[in-house]
Amino acid sequence: MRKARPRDREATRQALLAAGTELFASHGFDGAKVDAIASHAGVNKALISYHFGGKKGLYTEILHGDLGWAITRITELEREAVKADVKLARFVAIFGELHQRRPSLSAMMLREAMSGGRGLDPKLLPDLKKIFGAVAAIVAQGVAEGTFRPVDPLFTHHTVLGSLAFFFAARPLRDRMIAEGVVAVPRPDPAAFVAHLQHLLARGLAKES
Amino acid sequence: MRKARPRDREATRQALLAAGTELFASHGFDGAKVDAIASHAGVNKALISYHFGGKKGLYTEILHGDLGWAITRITELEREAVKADVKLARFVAIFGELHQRRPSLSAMMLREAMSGGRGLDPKLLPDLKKIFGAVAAIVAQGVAEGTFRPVDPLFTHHTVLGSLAFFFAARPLRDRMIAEGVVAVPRPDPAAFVAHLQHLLARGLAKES
DNA sequence: GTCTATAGGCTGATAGAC
DNA sequence: GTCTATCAGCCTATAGAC
Repeated sequence: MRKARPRDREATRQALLAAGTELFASHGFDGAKVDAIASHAGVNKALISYHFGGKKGLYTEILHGDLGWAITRITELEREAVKADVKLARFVAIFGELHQRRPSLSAMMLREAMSGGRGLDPKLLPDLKKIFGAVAAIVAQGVAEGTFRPVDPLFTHHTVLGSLAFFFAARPLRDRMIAEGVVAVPRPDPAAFVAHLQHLLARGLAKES
Repeated sequence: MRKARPRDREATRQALLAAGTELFASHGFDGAKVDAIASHAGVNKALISYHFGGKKGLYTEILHGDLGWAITRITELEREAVKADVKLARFVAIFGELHQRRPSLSAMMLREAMSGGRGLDPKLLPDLKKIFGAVAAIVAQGVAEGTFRPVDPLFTHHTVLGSLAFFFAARPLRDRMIAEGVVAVPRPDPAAFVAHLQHLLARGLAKES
């Protein structure tokens, strides 16, 4: 816990963003209490209002910031002139990387999906559309160039994002069940899962020969 | 809303279970308020304590009841003497059916997975183990009999359950985005998604020829 | 069995000192 | 910038009437 010296505006903000990300992911918006976020960040709870205008402001700022990185990478990917199967593998890798940088984002986004995006800043809807659009474009390209069989873009989107989000979001329960010996497997390597999904998609979507 | 006639213990319980299932799924445990659950069920909120011993009791009862059906079906499936690819397709179909009967169960289970199962009755952990064990057994059988290439059971479990849970749990946001014209696709058919996933897995896991 | 009324605890936000 | 002290509102649970 940081000491209460009156210094360093940015360090306080970052500590609150980090604590908020973790607690919103594991407890949900209502389940994460401001007292817990503040003490987890090692700062006073009044600073949440001071820096972010309240609990909801902190929540929105976290989501807003984290999605930007993914959108940028996906936009770059869309412009590259490579086959659809390569693009889809890269797409999977980007989300794997994203969750390595922001391990709790999957859970926060899943919670939003389940609640119909009730807590979502309206400005974030276009971002979600962009992510689906990217998958749809890759699928369309693959079908057109003969790389993929004619699969449904929405279903493919759900398969890809669902597998990734579930793998990363379910980590708390998975770790617990492994630690308690409920399932006898080693803790899985995220990079290996990304490779697994890439392989599965490459073979599963390939045009029938 | 039901009228307040002093009758029918079972109808009250069912109304509360249904309302609780829906609101816990969309708002989470902390986000679902007992006032909202009661008025959604058309009964007085005091009846939650009377019938289930409180909010948490209602929550546990819902999870406890809904998982039983799936476990029964999966146990039956495990005993059948069919090839692994057929078993896996049946497994996917069972969960598709489950979510048709209990559309909100995916979301509730996903929320539990994200929070490390903090709100889970300890008696439910063996049920989750059984679900993973079923996938692992099917994969092992497939690899042994040469139906599948040597894939990781845990990864396969995450791909299958993640895709299914995401498709069903993300319905609120998906429906909203479709209704608002953010994405221009028709509302997807659950049965078609199940078929999509079955096909993807059959091709994606098949032994290299 | 169900309702009304209320108690008691917790939560998020802020005024004001430093 | 940060902290302490405090408040008003909301939430769950329950006692007691019907």
